[in-house]
Amino acid sequence: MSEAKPKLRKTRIQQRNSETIIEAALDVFSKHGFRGATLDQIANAAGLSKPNLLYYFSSKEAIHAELLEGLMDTWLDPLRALDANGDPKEQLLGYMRRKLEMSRDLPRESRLFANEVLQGAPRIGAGLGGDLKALVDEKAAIIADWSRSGRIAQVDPYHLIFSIWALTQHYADFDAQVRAVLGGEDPLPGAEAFLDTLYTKLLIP
Amino acid sequence: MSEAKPKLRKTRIQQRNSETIIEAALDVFSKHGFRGATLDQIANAAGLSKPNLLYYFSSKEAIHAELLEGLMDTWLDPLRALDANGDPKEQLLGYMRRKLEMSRDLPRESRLFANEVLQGAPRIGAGLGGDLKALVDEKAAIIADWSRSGRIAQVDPYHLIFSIWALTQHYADFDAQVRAVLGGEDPLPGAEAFLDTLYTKLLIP
DNA sequence: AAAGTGTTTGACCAATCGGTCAAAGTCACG
DNA sequence: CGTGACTTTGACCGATTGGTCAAACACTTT
Repeated sequence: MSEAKPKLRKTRIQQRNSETIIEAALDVFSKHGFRGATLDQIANAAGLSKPNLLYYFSSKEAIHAELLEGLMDTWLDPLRALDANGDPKEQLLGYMRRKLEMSRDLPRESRLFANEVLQGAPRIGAGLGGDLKALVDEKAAIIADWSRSGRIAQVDPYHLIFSIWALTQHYADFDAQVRAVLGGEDPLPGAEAFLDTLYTKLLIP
Repeated sequence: MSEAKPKLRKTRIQQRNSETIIEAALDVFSKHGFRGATLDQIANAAGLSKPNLLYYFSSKEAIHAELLEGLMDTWLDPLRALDANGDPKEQLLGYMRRKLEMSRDLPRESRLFANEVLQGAPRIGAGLGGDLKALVDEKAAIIADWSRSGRIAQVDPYHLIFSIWALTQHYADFDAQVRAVLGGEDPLPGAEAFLDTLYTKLLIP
Protein backbone atom coordinates (compact mmCIF):
# COMPACT_ATOMS: atom_id res chain seq x y z
CA MET A 1 0.00 0.00 0.00
CA SER A 2 2.97 2.36 0.57
CA GLU A 3 5.21 3.60 -2.27
CA ALA A 4 8.94 3.36 -1.63
CA LYS A 5 10.48 6.81 -1.97
CA PRO A 6 14.20 7.06 -2.83
CA LYS A 7 14.64 10.32 -0.89
CA LEU A 8 18.20 10.72 -2.16
CA ARG A 9 20.22 13.55 -0.65
CA LYS A 10 22.75 14.46 -3.30
CA THR A 11 25.36 16.73 -1.76
CA ARG A 12 27.29 16.79 1.51
CA ILE A 13 25.69 20.10 2.40
CA GLN A 14 22.20 18.75 1.85
CA GLN A 15 23.00 15.75 4.01
CA ARG A 16 24.34 17.86 6.84
CA ASN A 17 21.67 20.55 6.79
CA SER A 18 18.80 18.10 6.54
CA GLU A 19 20.07 16.35 9.64
CA THR A 20 20.57 19.61 11.47
CA ILE A 21 17.03 20.66 10.65
CA ILE A 22 15.52 17.36 11.73
CA GLU A 23 17.44 17.51 14.99
CA ALA A 24 16.32 21.09 15.64
CA ALA A 25 12.75 20.23 14.69
CA LEU A 26 12.74 17.35 17.17
CA ASP A 27 13.74 19.77 19.87
CA VAL A 28 11.10 22.34 19.02
CA PHE A 29 8.20 20.04 18.09
CA SER A 30 8.63 17.91 21.20
CA LYS A 31 8.68 20.99 23.38
CA HIS A 32 5.74 22.88 21.89
CA GLY A 33 3.75 20.41 19.78
CA PHE A 34 3.12 20.79 16.08
CA ARG A 35 0.85 23.79 16.29
CA GLY A 36 2.89 25.45 19.00
CA ALA A 37 6.15 25.18 17.11
CA THR A 38 7.09 27.87 14.59
CA LEU A 39 9.38 27.73 11.58
CA ASP A 40 11.35 30.63 13.05
CA GLN A 41 12.03 28.63 16.21
CA ILE A 42 13.19 25.63 14.21
CA ALA A 43 15.30 27.76 11.87
CA ASN A 44 16.82 29.51 14.84
CA ALA A 45 17.60 26.25 16.63
CA ALA A 46 19.17 24.92 13.44
CA GLY A 47 21.21 28.07 12.88
CA LEU A 48 19.62 28.68 9.49
CA SER A 49 17.34 31.31 8.00
CA LYS A 50 13.69 30.50 7.53
CA PRO A 51 13.80 30.57 3.71
CA ASN A 52 16.79 28.28 3.92
CA LEU A 53 14.73 25.77 5.92
CA LEU A 54 12.13 25.80 3.20
CA TYR A 55 14.80 25.14 0.62
CA TYR A 56 15.32 21.74 2.23
CA PHE A 57 11.76 20.95 3.28
CA SER A 58 8.75 22.09 1.34
CA SER A 59 6.67 22.93 4.43
CA LYS A 60 6.33 22.71 8.19
CA GLU A 61 4.21 19.60 7.70
CA ALA A 62 6.95 18.02 5.60
CA ILE A 63 9.50 18.43 8.37
CA HIS A 64 7.10 16.97 10.91
CA ALA A 65 6.20 14.06 8.64
CA GLU A 66 9.80 13.10 7.93
CA LEU A 67 10.63 13.39 11.61
CA LEU A 68 7.84 11.04 12.64
CA GLU A 69 8.53 8.58 9.88
CA GLY A 70 12.22 8.39 10.69
CA LEU A 71 11.49 7.92 14.37
CA MET A 72 8.84 5.22 14.08
CA ASP A 73 11.47 2.54 13.47
CA THR A 74 13.61 3.51 16.44
CA TRP A 75 10.53 3.62 18.56
CA LEU A 76 9.37 0.13 17.76
CA ASP A 77 12.78 -1.53 17.80
CA PRO A 78 12.52 -2.75 21.40
CA LEU A 79 9.25 -4.53 20.67
CA ARG A 80 10.68 -6.03 17.48
CA ALA A 81 13.48 -7.50 19.56
CA LEU A 82 11.03 -9.54 21.64
CA ASP A 83 12.12 -13.08 20.85
CA ALA A 84 9.69 -15.97 20.76
CA ASN A 85 12.55 -18.37 21.46
CA GLY A 86 13.87 -16.57 24.51
CA ASP A 87 12.90 -17.00 28.12
CA PRO A 88 9.44 -15.42 28.50
CA LYS A 89 9.98 -13.51 31.72
CA GLU A 90 13.43 -12.41 30.64
CA GLN A 91 12.10 -11.23 27.28
CA LEU A 92 9.24 -9.23 28.74
CA LEU A 93 11.28 -7.68 31.52
CA GLY A 94 13.96 -6.91 28.97
CA TYR A 95 11.44 -5.18 26.76
CA MET A 96 10.21 -3.13 29.68
CA ARG A 97 13.75 -2.13 30.63
CA ARG A 98 14.62 -1.13 27.08
CA LYS A 99 11.51 1.04 26.89
CA LEU A 100 12.42 2.63 30.21
CA GLU A 101 15.90 3.36 28.91
CA MET A 102 14.36 5.04 25.92
CA SER A 103 12.31 7.25 28.21
CA ARG A 104 15.55 8.28 29.87
CA ASP A 105 17.67 8.66 26.74
CA LEU A 106 15.11 9.81 24.19
CA PRO A 107 12.52 11.85 26.08
CA ARG A 108 12.04 14.25 23.18
CA GLU A 109 11.05 11.43 20.88
CA SER A 110 8.64 10.13 23.48
CA ARG A 111 6.98 13.53 23.84
CA LEU A 112 6.81 14.00 20.09
CA PHE A 113 4.78 10.81 19.77
CA ALA A 114 2.72 11.63 22.83
CA ASN A 115 1.79 14.99 21.35
CA GLU A 116 0.78 13.39 18.09
CA VAL A 117 -1.31 10.62 19.64
CA LEU A 118 -2.91 13.00 22.13
CA GLN A 119 -4.31 15.06 19.26
CA GLY A 120 -5.84 11.88 17.84
CA ALA A 121 -2.85 10.99 15.64
CA PRO A 122 -4.08 13.14 12.73
CA ARG A 123 -0.84 12.86 10.76
CA ILE A 124 0.21 9.35 11.73
CA GLY A 125 -3.08 7.49 12.04
CA ALA A 126 -2.33 5.21 9.12
CA GLY A 127 0.95 4.08 10.66
CA LEU A 128 -0.84 3.12 13.87
CA GLY A 129 -3.50 1.00 12.23
CA GLY A 130 -0.96 -0.51 9.84
CA ASP A 131 2.62 -1.31 10.80
CA LEU A 132 2.13 -0.81 14.54
CA LYS A 133 -0.97 -2.98 14.77
CA ALA A 134 0.69 -5.70 12.70
CA LEU A 135 3.74 -5.75 14.95
CA VAL A 136 1.69 -5.76 18.14
CA ASP A 137 -0.54 -8.51 16.82
CA GLU A 138 2.51 -10.62 16.07
CA LYS A 139 4.10 -10.14 19.47
CA ALA A 140 0.80 -10.51 21.29
CA ALA A 141 0.44 -13.92 19.70
CA ILE A 142 3.82 -14.93 21.09
CA ILE A 143 2.88 -13.75 24.56
CA ALA A 144 -0.46 -15.55 24.32
CA ASP A 145 1.43 -18.75 23.51
CA TRP A 146 3.61 -18.30 26.56
CA SER A 147 0.49 -17.87 28.65
CA ARG A 148 -1.22 -20.90 27.13
CA SER A 149 1.77 -23.16 27.73
CA GLY A 150 1.93 -22.02 31.34
CA ARG A 151 5.38 -20.45 31.12
CA ILE A 152 3.93 -17.16 32.35
CA ALA A 153 0.65 -16.32 34.06
CA GLN A 154 -2.59 -15.84 32.19
CA VAL A 155 -2.59 -12.21 31.00
CA ASP A 156 -4.21 -10.28 28.21
CA PRO A 157 -1.19 -9.75 25.93
CA TYR A 158 -2.50 -6.51 24.44
CA HIS A 159 -3.10 -4.83 27.77
CA LEU A 160 0.23 -6.17 28.97
CA ILE A 161 1.93 -4.34 26.11
CA PHE A 162 -0.16 -1.22 26.70
CA SER A 163 0.88 -1.29 30.34
CA ILE A 164 4.56 -1.35 29.40
CA TRP A 165 4.05 1.60 27.10
CA ALA A 166 2.09 3.55 29.65
CA LEU A 167 4.39 2.89 32.60
CA THR A 168 7.66 3.58 30.84
CA GLN A 169 6.64 6.54 28.67
CA HIS A 170 5.00 8.13 31.67
CA TYR A 171 8.43 8.98 33.04
CA ALA A 172 9.31 10.91 29.89
CA ASP A 173 5.95 12.43 29.00
CA PHE A 174 4.90 13.43 32.51
CA ASP A 175 8.36 14.20 33.74
CA ALA A 176 7.30 17.63 34.99
CA GLN A 177 4.65 16.07 37.23
CA VAL A 178 6.80 13.19 38.45
CA ARG A 179 9.63 15.53 39.40
CA ALA A 180 7.29 18.01 41.03
CA VAL A 181 6.00 15.24 43.32
CA LEU A 182 9.33 13.58 44.03
CA GLY A 183 11.26 16.78 44.62
CA GLY A 184 14.86 16.74 43.44
CA GLU A 185 15.28 12.98 43.38
CA ASP A 186 15.94 11.19 40.05
CA PRO A 187 12.80 9.15 39.32
CA LEU A 188 14.30 6.52 37.06
CA PRO A 189 16.14 4.22 39.52
CA GLY A 190 13.08 3.91 41.72
CA ALA A 191 10.94 3.39 38.66
CA GLU A 192 13.03 0.49 37.43
CA ALA A 193 12.98 -1.26 40.78
CA PHE A 194 9.22 -0.80 41.05
CA LEU A 195 8.53 -2.03 37.53
CA ASP A 196 10.81 -5.01 38.02
CA THR A 197 8.85 -6.28 40.98
CA LEU A 198 5.52 -5.33 39.37
CA TYR A 199 6.11 -7.44 36.27
CA THR A 200 7.91 -10.21 38.09
CA LYS A 201 4.86 -10.72 40.31
CA LEU A 202 2.42 -10.34 37.43
CA LEU A 203 4.09 -12.95 35.28
CA ILE A 204 4.49 -15.69 37.88
CA PRO A 205 2.20 -18.49 36.63
CA MET B 1 0.08 31.30 49.94
CA SER B 2 -3.01 31.49 47.72
CA GLU B 3 -5.57 34.31 47.94
CA ALA B 4 -9.21 33.24 48.05
CA LYS B 5 -11.06 34.89 45.18
CA PRO B 6 -14.83 35.31 45.44
CA LYS B 7 -15.34 35.07 41.67
CA LEU B 8 -18.98 36.01 42.02
CA ARG B 9 -21.09 35.74 38.90
CA LYS B 10 -23.84 38.27 39.37
CA THR B 11 -26.51 37.68 36.78
CA ARG B 12 -28.19 34.58 35.36
CA ILE B 13 -26.81 35.35 31.93
CA GLN B 14 -23.27 35.60 33.26
CA GLN B 15 -23.69 32.31 35.06
CA ARG B 16 -24.99 30.53 31.98
CA ASN B 17 -22.55 32.00 29.48
CA SER B 18 -19.51 31.45 31.65
CA GLU B 19 -20.41 27.81 31.96
CA THR B 20 -21.06 27.50 28.24
CA ILE B 21 -17.69 29.04 27.49
CA ILE B 22 -15.82 26.81 29.93
CA GLU B 23 -17.52 23.75 28.49
CA ALA B 24 -16.68 24.80 24.93
CA ALA B 25 -13.11 25.65 25.93
CA LEU B 26 -12.68 22.20 27.48
CA ASP B 27 -13.69 20.68 24.18
CA VAL B 28 -11.35 22.81 22.10
CA PHE B 29 -8.34 22.96 24.44
CA SER B 30 -8.37 19.21 25.04
CA LYS B 31 -8.55 18.54 21.31
CA HIS B 32 -5.88 20.98 20.11
CA GLY B 33 -3.84 22.03 23.14
CA PHE B 34 -3.50 25.60 24.36
CA ARG B 35 -1.47 26.90 21.44
CA GLY B 36 -3.48 24.95 18.89
CA ALA B 37 -6.83 26.24 20.11
CA THR B 38 -8.15 29.55 18.83
CA LEU B 39 -10.61 31.96 20.36
CA ASP B 40 -12.72 31.69 17.22
CA GLN B 41 -13.03 27.93 17.68
CA ILE B 42 -14.06 28.34 21.31
CA ALA B 43 -16.48 31.14 20.49
CA ASN B 44 -17.95 29.06 17.70
CA ALA B 45 -18.31 25.99 19.91
CA ALA B 46 -19.98 28.12 22.56
CA GLY B 47 -22.32 29.77 20.07
CA LEU B 48 -21.03 33.23 20.90
CA SER B 49 -19.10 35.92 19.08
CA LYS B 50 -15.42 36.37 19.82
CA PRO B 51 -15.80 39.82 21.42
CA ASN B 52 -18.56 38.37 23.53
CA LEU B 53 -16.17 35.70 24.82
CA LEU B 54 -13.78 38.41 25.85
CA TYR B 55 -16.54 40.18 27.69
CA TYR B 56 -16.66 37.23 30.08
CA PHE B 57 -12.99 36.30 30.15
CA SER B 58 -10.22 38.84 29.82
CA SER B 59 -8.03 36.65 27.63
CA LYS B 60 -7.41 33.19 26.18
CA GLU B 61 -5.04 32.53 29.09
CA ALA B 62 -7.77 33.47 31.56
CA ILE B 63 -10.15 30.88 30.12
CA HIS B 64 -7.47 28.22 30.23
CA ALA B 65 -6.47 29.09 33.76
CA GLU B 66 -10.02 28.99 35.13
CA LEU B 67 -10.62 25.72 33.33
CA LEU B 68 -7.55 24.08 34.86
CA GLU B 69 -8.20 25.46 38.30
CA GLY B 70 -11.80 24.27 38.31
CA LEU B 71 -10.75 20.83 37.15
CA MET B 72 -7.89 20.25 39.57
CA ASP B 73 -10.28 19.41 42.39
CA THR B 74 -12.30 16.92 40.38
CA TRP B 75 -9.12 15.37 39.17
CA LEU B 76 -7.70 14.73 42.60
CA ASP B 77 -10.93 13.65 44.29
CA PRO B 78 -10.31 9.92 43.82
CA LEU B 79 -6.96 10.15 45.55
CA ARG B 80 -8.43 12.26 48.35
CA ALA B 81 -10.94 9.49 48.95
CA LEU B 82 -8.18 6.98 49.74
CA ASP B 83 -8.99 6.09 53.33
CA ALA B 84 -6.29 5.19 55.84
CA ASN B 85 -8.87 3.28 57.86
CA GLY B 86 -10.18 1.18 55.01
CA ASP B 87 -8.94 -2.18 53.79
CA PRO B 88 -5.63 -1.52 52.00
CA LYS B 89 -6.14 -3.68 48.94
CA GLU B 90 -9.76 -2.55 48.62
CA GLN B 91 -8.75 1.09 48.92
CA LEU B 92 -6.00 0.90 46.32
CA LEU B 93 -8.01 -1.16 43.84
CA GLY B 94 -10.90 1.21 44.41
CA TYR B 95 -8.68 4.18 43.67
CA MET B 96 -7.47 2.53 40.48
CA ARG B 97 -11.02 1.77 39.37
CA ARG B 98 -12.20 5.31 40.04
CA LYS B 99 -9.33 6.68 37.98
CA LEU B 100 -10.18 4.27 35.19
CA GLU B 101 -13.79 5.41 35.29
CA MET B 102 -12.59 8.97 34.97
CA SER B 103 -10.63 8.05 31.87
CA ARG B 104 -13.84 6.66 30.44
CA ASP B 105 -16.18 9.44 31.54
CA LEU B 106 -13.89 12.48 31.44
CA PRO B 107 -11.40 11.88 28.65
CA ARG B 108 -11.31 15.55 27.68
CA GLU B 109 -10.23 16.53 31.16
CA SER B 110 -7.52 13.88 31.09
CA ARG B 111 -6.19 15.13 27.77
CA LEU B 112 -6.29 18.72 28.94
CA PHE B 113 -3.99 17.88 31.85
CA ALA B 114 -1.84 15.66 29.67
CA ASN B 115 -1.32 18.50 27.22
CA GLU B 116 -0.38 20.85 30.01
CA VAL B 117 2.06 18.48 31.71
CA LEU B 118 3.59 17.41 28.40
CA GLN B 119 4.59 21.00 27.71
CA GLY B 120 6.30 21.07 31.09
CA ALA B 121 3.29 22.39 33.02
CA PRO B 122 4.14 26.03 32.26
CA ARG B 123 0.82 27.39 33.55
CA ILE B 124 0.18 24.94 36.35
CA GLY B 125 3.64 24.17 37.69
CA ALA B 126 2.93 25.78 41.04
CA GLY B 127 -0.13 23.59 41.58
CA LEU B 128 1.95 20.46 40.99
CA GLY B 129 4.70 21.32 43.43
CA GLY B 130 2.16 22.57 45.96
CA ASP B 131 -1.26 21.03 46.49
CA LEU B 132 -0.59 17.94 44.41
CA LYS B 133 2.71 17.11 46.09
CA ALA B 134 1.18 17.65 49.52
CA LEU B 135 -1.71 15.32 48.77
CA VAL B 136 0.53 12.63 47.29
CA ASP B 137 2.92 12.86 50.22
CA GLU B 138 0.04 12.36 52.63
CA LYS B 139 -1.38 9.35 50.82
CA ALA B 140 2.05 7.86 50.15
CA ALA B 141 2.64 7.90 53.90
CA ILE B 142 -0.54 5.90 54.41
CA ILE B 143 0.49 3.35 51.82
CA ALA B 144 3.97 3.12 53.33
CA ASP B 145 2.32 2.33 56.66
CA TRP B 146 0.30 -0.45 55.10
CA SER B 147 3.50 -1.84 53.63
CA ARG B 148 5.38 -1.60 56.91
CA SER B 149 2.66 -3.37 58.86
CA GLY B 150 2.62 -6.18 56.28
CA ARG B 151 -0.97 -5.63 55.18
CA ILE B 152 0.23 -5.20 51.61
CA ALA B 153 3.51 -6.08 49.91
CA GLN B 154 6.59 -3.88 50.09
CA VAL B 155 6.16 -1.28 47.35
CA ASP B 156 7.44 2.20 46.70
CA PRO B 157 4.26 4.18 47.37
CA TYR B 158 5.15 7.03 45.02
CA HIS B 159 5.79 4.81 42.03
CA LEU B 160 2.69 2.85 42.91
CA ILE B 161 0.65 6.03 42.61
CA PHE B 162 2.46 7.01 39.42
CA SER B 163 1.66 3.61 37.98
CA ILE B 164 -2.05 4.06 38.66
CA TRP B 165 -1.96 7.46 36.96
CA ALA B 166 -0.04 6.15 33.98
CA LEU B 167 -2.07 3.01 33.45
CA THR B 168 -5.51 4.57 33.79
CA GLN B 169 -4.91 7.86 32.00
CA HIS B 170 -3.24 5.98 29.16
CA TYR B 171 -6.65 4.78 28.02
CA ALA B 172 -7.89 8.36 27.68
CA ASP B 173 -4.74 10.13 26.49
CA PHE B 174 -3.58 7.49 24.03
CA ASP B 175 -7.04 6.39 23.02
CA ALA B 176 -6.22 6.80 19.32
CA GLN B 177 -3.31 4.38 19.60
CA VAL B 178 -5.11 1.86 21.80
CA ARG B 179 -8.08 1.72 19.47
CA ALA B 180 -5.89 1.51 16.38
CA VAL B 181 -4.22 -1.57 17.82
CA LEU B 182 -7.33 -3.24 19.21
CA GLY B 183 -9.51 -2.61 16.19
CA GLY B 184 -13.17 -1.90 16.94
CA GLU B 185 -13.21 -3.47 20.40
CA ASP B 186 -13.91 -1.32 23.47
CA PRO B 187 -10.63 -1.20 25.43
CA LEU B 188 -12.02 -0.43 28.87
CA PRO B 189 -13.49 -3.79 30.00
CA GLY B 190 -10.29 -5.63 29.14
CA ALA B 191 -8.28 -2.87 30.80
CA GLU B 192 -10.17 -3.19 34.07
CA ALA B 193 -9.74 -6.95 34.19
CA PHE B 194 -6.03 -6.65 33.45
CA LEU B 195 -5.45 -3.93 36.01
CA ASP B 196 -7.40 -5.83 38.63
CA THR B 197 -5.15 -8.86 38.38
CA LEU B 198 -2.03 -6.69 38.02
CA TYR B 199 -2.60 -4.85 41.29
CA THR B 200 -4.02 -7.82 43.11
CA LYS B 201 -0.80 -9.72 42.44
CA LEU B 202 1.41 -6.77 43.19
CA LEU B 203 -0.14 -6.07 46.57
CA ILE B 204 -0.12 -9.62 47.94
CA PRO B 205 2.36 -9.45 50.85
C1' DA C 1 38.32 31.65 -15.08
C1' DA C 2 33.93 30.92 -16.88
C1' DA C 3 29.81 28.58 -16.56
C1' DG C 4 26.50 26.01 -14.43
C1' DT C 5 24.67 24.07 -10.42
C1' DG C 6 23.63 24.30 -5.76
C1' DT C 7 22.89 27.38 -1.59
C1' DT C 8 21.52 31.45 1.13
C1' DT C 9 18.97 35.48 2.27
C1' DG C 10 16.40 40.14 2.73
C1' DA C 11 12.22 41.80 1.51
C1' DC C 12 7.80 40.80 1.08
C1' DC C 13 2.87 38.74 1.21
C1' DA C 14 -1.67 36.92 2.53
C1' DA C 15 -3.84 34.70 6.21
C1' DT C 16 -4.69 34.10 10.87
C1' DC C 17 -4.36 35.29 15.56
C1' DG C 18 -5.54 37.55 20.13
C1' DG C 19 -7.53 41.50 21.43
C1' DT C 20 -9.97 46.48 21.27
C1' DC C 21 -13.72 49.70 20.83
C1' DA C 22 -17.63 52.35 20.03
C1' DA C 23 -22.15 51.76 19.08
C1' DA C 24 -26.28 49.16 19.17
C1' DG C 25 -29.33 46.10 21.49
C1' DT C 26 -31.52 43.99 25.64
C1' DC C 27 -32.81 43.37 30.27
C1' DA C 28 -34.29 44.37 35.13
C1' DC C 29 -36.59 47.41 37.94
C1' DG C 30 -38.67 51.60 40.05
C1' DC D 1 -42.41 53.16 30.37
C1' DG D 2 -38.27 55.13 31.05
C1' DT D 3 -33.72 54.70 32.63
C1' DG D 4 -29.51 52.81 33.85
C1' DA D 5 -26.92 48.66 33.91
C1' DC D 6 -25.79 44.68 31.43
C1' DT D 7 -24.91 42.26 26.95
C1' DT D 8 -23.74 41.71 22.06
C1' DT D 9 -21.43 42.66 17.85
C1' DG D 10 -19.28 44.52 13.33
C1' DA D 11 -15.39 46.72 12.18
C1' DC D 12 -10.94 47.15 13.05
C1' DC D 13 -5.80 46.70 14.68
C1' DG D 14 -1.02 45.24 15.34
C1' DA D 15 1.61 41.09 15.70
C1' DT D 16 2.77 36.67 14.24
C1' DT D 17 2.78 32.96 11.08
C1' DG D 18 3.76 29.85 7.02
C1' DG D 19 5.39 30.56 2.80
C1' DT D 20 7.32 33.05 -1.78
C1' DC D 21 10.66 35.13 -4.78
C1' DA D 22 14.25 37.27 -7.10
C1' DA D 23 18.70 38.33 -6.46
C1' DA D 24 23.10 37.41 -4.46
C1' DC D 25 26.49 34.12 -3.16
C1' DA D 26 29.37 29.81 -3.16
C1' DC D 27 31.07 25.67 -4.94
C1' DT D 28 32.46 22.38 -8.47
C1' DT D 29 33.73 21.11 -12.91
C1' DT D 30 35.87 21.72 -17.17
